[in-house]
Amino acid sequence: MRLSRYFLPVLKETPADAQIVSHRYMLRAGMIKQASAGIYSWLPLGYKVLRRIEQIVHEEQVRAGHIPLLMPTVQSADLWRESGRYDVYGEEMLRIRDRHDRDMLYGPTNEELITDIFRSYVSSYKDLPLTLYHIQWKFRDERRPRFGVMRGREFFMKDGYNFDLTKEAALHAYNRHLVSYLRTYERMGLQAIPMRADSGPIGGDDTHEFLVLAETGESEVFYDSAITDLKFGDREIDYEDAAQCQSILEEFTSRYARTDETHDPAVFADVPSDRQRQARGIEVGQIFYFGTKYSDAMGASVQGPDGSSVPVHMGSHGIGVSRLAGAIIEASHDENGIIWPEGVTPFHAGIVNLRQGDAATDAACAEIHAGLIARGLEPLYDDRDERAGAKFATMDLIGLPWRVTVGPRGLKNGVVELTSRRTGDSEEMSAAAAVDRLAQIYAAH
RNA sequence: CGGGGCGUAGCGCAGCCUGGUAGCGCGUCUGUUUUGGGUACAGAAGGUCGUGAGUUCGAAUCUCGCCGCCCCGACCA
Repeated sequence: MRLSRYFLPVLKETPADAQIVSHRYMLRAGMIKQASAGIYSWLPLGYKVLRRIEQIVHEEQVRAGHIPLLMPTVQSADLWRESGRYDVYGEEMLRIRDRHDRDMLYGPTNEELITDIFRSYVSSYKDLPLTLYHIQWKFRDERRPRFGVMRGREFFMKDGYNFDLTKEAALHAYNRHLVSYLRTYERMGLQAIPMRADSGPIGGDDTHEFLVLAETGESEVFYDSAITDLKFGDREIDYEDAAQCQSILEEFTSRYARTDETHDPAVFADVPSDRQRQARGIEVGQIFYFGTKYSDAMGASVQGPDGSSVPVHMGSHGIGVSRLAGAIIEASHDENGIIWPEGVTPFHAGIVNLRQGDAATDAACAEIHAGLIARGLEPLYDDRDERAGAKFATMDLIGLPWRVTVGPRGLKNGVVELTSRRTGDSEEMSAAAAVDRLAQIYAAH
């Protein structure tokens, strides 16, 4: 993509309404525009990031054997009356009336719809286990939206629901989700720590929240620093293997890690004092096992092998996709702008032409641009007639992890510069070598 | 929902107290400048001062209503 043909409305000055760094950078980098309180348009750059995050979530869910579908944003109130939540949910639910005076709502969550789908079509234990999920916009009419996309009213979220015959099978689904989430966050360059959480109104004993450590996080967290040494890495997982999933859960949850809701100072005191950490975190996901709580209430049951009707064991599992865009920035930025992890970067590399209009640099940039595209990468070529400083500043702000700098001085020696946004380290090499190097780097992601 | 604050050019702001029909910086546009980390000079465009009513000879400025937005708190992916 040539920057001169792209739509990238970067701002030089910081909008006054933005308080936290991710919000400021998302606005300044032209990723989002606020439409109204807690509701945002995703401009081209932000939309690309959102799609990359969504794609990683999809890939890891499918890898874990979970099945995608798509439920609507606007739902009929009838199902919610059946579950009893229409009256209970309160003002956070956006209620709408259609032209026929039917009560509708913009879904804040999808238990009712998914349960209706399940009970309509599934009646045999032979159809279990089943985990269905979707990634869809939700609306919760927050009293006070803030922090940009981190606490919007409209937000994009993956929510999944497992249906199992037994508690053991449902706990395997729980573990499977935990493992898949660990993989998901790592691919986005994040360390998200599973922490024992409060189940709140959903109920059930088993629930973990995944928190990304960040100074601006809304939750206070307490943990054993040893947990931050754990890496999921590229280990092979058989998601059907209950014992393997269980052992990974134990590996990642045996150290002390809790939010202020479940923090127990007495237990925390057993952590060696030099490893006790108190920090802040951003919640980017949560998994629940809640047994037959909802299946009992909503009549979601199957026939077991002996012909009897058995309520299914369920759990629900969420990842805040739009929130992650902000959380990643909170966890990865510097004073000049965003630093995208390779896994979610909107463009794989920036190409900076230091002398637009110079035949040699124009040709070299075009060669690198075409070379990267041929390798399946998406470069952003800054071909504007601008000063070098302005080009570098834009690249730093939008945070592409790699930059190829092309200028007549380097070209005299046959080299361009490949620079890491994260470290600032530059290396001189031929244009062809830069293309090869970038292809290698991204082959690993 | 309780408390506080704001709304003036695309963005950031001044002007309001002490009414006299708008100004600064950045950005944008046109030239010149050919530039290795936000260059310089010259010129230009761009505003029903959130909105409605009231007071007044006259309202961005004073009064009231409404709308919108932000911050702190309590609640949530």
